[in-house]
Amino acid sequence: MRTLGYAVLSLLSREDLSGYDLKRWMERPLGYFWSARHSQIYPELARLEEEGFVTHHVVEQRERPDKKVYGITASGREAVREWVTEPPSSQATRDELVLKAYSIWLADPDAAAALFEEQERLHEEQLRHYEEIEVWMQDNWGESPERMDFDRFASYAALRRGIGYERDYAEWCRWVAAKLEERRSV
Amino acid sequence: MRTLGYAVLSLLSREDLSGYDLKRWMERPLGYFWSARHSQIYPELARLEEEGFVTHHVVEQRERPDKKVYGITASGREAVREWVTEPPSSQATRDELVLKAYSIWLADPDAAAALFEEQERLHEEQLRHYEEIEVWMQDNWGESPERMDFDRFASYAALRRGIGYERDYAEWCRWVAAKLEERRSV
DNA sequence: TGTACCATGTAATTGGTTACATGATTAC
DNA sequence: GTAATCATGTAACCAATTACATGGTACA
Repeated sequence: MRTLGYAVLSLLSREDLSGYDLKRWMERPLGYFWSARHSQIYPELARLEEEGFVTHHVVEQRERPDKKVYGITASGREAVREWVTEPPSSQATRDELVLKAYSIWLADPDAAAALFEEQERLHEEQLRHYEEIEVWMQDNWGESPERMDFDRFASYAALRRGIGYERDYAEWCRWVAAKLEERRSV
Repeated sequence: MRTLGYAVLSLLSREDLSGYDLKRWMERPLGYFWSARHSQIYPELARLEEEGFVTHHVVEQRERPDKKVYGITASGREAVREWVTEPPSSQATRDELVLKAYSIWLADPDAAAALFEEQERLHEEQLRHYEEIEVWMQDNWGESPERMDFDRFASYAALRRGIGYERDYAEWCRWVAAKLEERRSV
């Protein structure tokens, strides 16, 4: 099974959704760690239905196009449950900015410092966005993760990874920019 | 141009290499942030040569197969130089373990904790490996990054990202595992 | 005798992005 | 009017992995 299939099943374990709804989840917030375009989602839903992991029924709407609402089957639920505690298939890391850092000696140091300052700003921005979500979760779901509902804890755990990632990434950008500045005077 | 092309040009800016040499660099250490298999590298070299960014000459070897050694051209050097300070093309984040974290409420908490403990171990291991390289660099290239040769600083900067990433990832795994344990008693 | 390494390629398949395609409603 | 959102699909293309293919040398 494709990881995208599990991403879809994971969302459908929480609630029934249309292809369009899934598309929006795959932009945000799920897209923060697993993204997909609608052109990938619609065929994936068809395949999952063929495999018996989801079913759909058409919901007719006034003043809006009709939609297909998908629900997970018992077999689908069993499939995600098995997948979720298995070790992830090791994925090759590909980070273009780190590749640029590795090649930065080819560049003009001022232009290089500017690049890392700008990237720092972008990661700080994303960090602040995640932190706002964290505050919202704490206000609405309670301060302590140990006592949150289990599905909410899961959402919070994923968010925590985003916070750590962006914080550390921004710090690295800041460090690279600072060292590039220092090198000019040494 | 493909990012893989720039990865190859970046390596060839440092020294002349054969396709096989490039393959090994793309396993480690470059593979820590940009990996490729030999089946991608050989066609890429052909394309880069067609585009005039690299040239090759055949080196005949006794007791070993002959090899094609590639060198970067002036036009290739100009191409990397331009690429290196441009902002990276935004890449969709895809982290299967975070997706599993988001879905962890579906699982048995003990099996879930075991998954995150094991992943913590793996990231700690990778961290220790990076830290050994860091010690080697400091011993051989000097303690202060500001005074390293510029190409060595670039290598060190990329390594620093690896260290930060693994340290933070391991910490997150530890946090998830701990919270899962705590939830059992609450 | 078998495994690992050197050395270079192609073919098939999968996963993902971009582009093509259509059409209604709502808000500015 | 026109842009945004709702709603669902297909086609073309690109990037990357896996598998297919060959053959010599070194070493245990």
